[in-house]
Amino acid sequence: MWNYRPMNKFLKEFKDRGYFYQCTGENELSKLLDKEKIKGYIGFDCTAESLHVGSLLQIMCLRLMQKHGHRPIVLIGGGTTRIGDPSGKDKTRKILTEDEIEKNIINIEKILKNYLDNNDPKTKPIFVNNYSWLKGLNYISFLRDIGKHFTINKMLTFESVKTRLDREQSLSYMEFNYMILQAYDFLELNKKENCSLQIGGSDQWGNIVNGTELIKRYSNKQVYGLTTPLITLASGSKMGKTETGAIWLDKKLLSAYDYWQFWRNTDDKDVIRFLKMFTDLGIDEINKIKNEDINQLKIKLANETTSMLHGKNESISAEKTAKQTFEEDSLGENLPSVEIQLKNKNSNINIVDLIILSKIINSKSEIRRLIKGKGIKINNEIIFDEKFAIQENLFDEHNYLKLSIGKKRHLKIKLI
RNA sequence: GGAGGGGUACCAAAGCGGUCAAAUGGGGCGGGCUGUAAACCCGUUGACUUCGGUCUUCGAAGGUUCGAAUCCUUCCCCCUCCA
Repeated sequence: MWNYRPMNKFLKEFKDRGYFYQCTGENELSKLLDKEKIKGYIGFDCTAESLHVGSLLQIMCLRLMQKHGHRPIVLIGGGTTRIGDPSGKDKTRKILTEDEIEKNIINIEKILKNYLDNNDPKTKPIFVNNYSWLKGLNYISFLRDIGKHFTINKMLTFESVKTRLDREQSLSYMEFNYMILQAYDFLELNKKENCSLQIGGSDQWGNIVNGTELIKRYSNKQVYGLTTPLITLASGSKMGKTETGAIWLDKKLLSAYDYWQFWRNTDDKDVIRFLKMFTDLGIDEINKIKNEDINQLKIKLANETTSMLHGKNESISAEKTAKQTFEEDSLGENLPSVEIQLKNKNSNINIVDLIILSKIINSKSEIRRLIKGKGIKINNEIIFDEKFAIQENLFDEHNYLKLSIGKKRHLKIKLI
């Protein structure tokens, strides 16, 4: 098989960085991208108040579009959120109130804007909310115009449907319709914005194909779909959730230092892959440095990802704090801090109560267990006694005390 | 609609009248080794505790019993086979 024309640059980089999983009509898409600057969209759910690293790959895709002169459309699923995605089987997800949804949307848009370039009018992101067209849908005309293009026969063959039916798990009519609504979103964006590409996670493949086919039938226009792989860590687990909680892309929910730490703790086997996926470093550059000291590369990964989200200064200070904390055993200046209040300075409080008061752990048994296992340190000294009394002199001149839980979690406790 | 099987801690899965806060595995957490890695090893994994114990948990509610995750009744939910 001869490749007569080189692959489009955007597509090539998309693949080189590991974003590529599947594509409809790859050659045609490549040609189209060579020929003109297009608009492509990615949908974001707004059930949560914010985005976490699980969405970072999609965000990187939007950035890559911009880098190559294409214009990203961010679709916020305000309409679908109102229905409540039923895919979480056992627990009926609570239906969010209008206010909550509005708040979520505003916050999620803010995060996305932070990642995208808003200056170049040619590639400036377009934000849309599918509620704006879904809310007014007329059932009868929707069935006639859109529904007629879908056959149940075909819909039943989709993986998402098939697995549910095979397992005889109930699949509600609402959920069954979800794919039609998403296909309709694509059609709407194609009509309104001439959007000709949808990108999504590999689990969206069926929905995306439905969209391209609907547009083909409805408007007789060729559009494309592109999916990204599901990112798993070398350990096999899904990316995004850690012991301490979700890795939010949000200053309010996760400090720059903790974000930095998340990346610093990347598995060796994931470092190069993540450098390609989640940083702006060129592929050539990454290939050049890939045999350098692994820990330096992890620091680089942490710096790049953190400055992209929190800014250069925050990243530098996170690195410095990490250095102070892990290499010098000192009190890193930007270590997350918790303020506690005591009635008077000599309240004769013990270690367990101090930690409870700081709300870092809310089970005394767990704290006792940690102490038994040598997992609690104050100012780098292991605490052996759960009745260890907190003396005033443990706090430094700024009223700070360093509390360590395990090897990785270090915090400042400030007495106020 | 008929006939069975089952709901146990974060998950999977044992237990089937007392020795059960509940085996085992996975996951999590802590420690060791290291490089803030992986692998491996050890410990731990309901809450509170004056460390003696106390309290709450085995789908839900009642009941039998000195005593129930285990037996009975009703209810809810899942699964398998047949129609």
